Amino acid sequence: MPYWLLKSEPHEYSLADLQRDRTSLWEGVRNYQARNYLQAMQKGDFAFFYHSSTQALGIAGLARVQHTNLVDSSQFEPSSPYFDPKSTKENPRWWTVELEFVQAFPRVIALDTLREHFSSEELILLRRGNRLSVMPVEEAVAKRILRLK
DNA sequence: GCCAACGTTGGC
DNA sequence: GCCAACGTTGGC
Repeated sequence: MPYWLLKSEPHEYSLADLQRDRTSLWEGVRNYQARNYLQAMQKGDFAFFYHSSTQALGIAGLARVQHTNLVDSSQFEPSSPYFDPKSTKENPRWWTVELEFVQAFPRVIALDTLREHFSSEELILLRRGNRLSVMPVEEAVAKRILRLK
């Protein structure tokens, strides 16, 4: 079962927001590599929910992929910050998945803690200059992350 | 707010 | 298809 890591700025959308909403569409990914990973997601996959651009940097909890390969409708919406004028309904560029809340960890697994336990080879998140908002996590690494919670 | 890293754009 | 300019990301 593949695992993923998703980055979100909690002041935009936090794990607590997902807990409140129960499910959410993961809209607004506008990077082709991240999009390709989104398209590779399968129903039932787990996703670590990482909080970026905040004081408590780290993995806040777990979500699960509930629906896959959905068209990201925000690309067609001129008033949306995610509007893409080059995208058409006949040939959409951007896709999304629906996530389901699974759990909030008792404590956020801090970025520093992740650095202590994993190499940048093991965790794409830790790679220098990494800006991907969607990335795969090897199952063995995922199991070790879960033990840190 | 700084700035390194890196993706995208567009002129040529 | 090259590459300079520019914009964005995200930790610090």
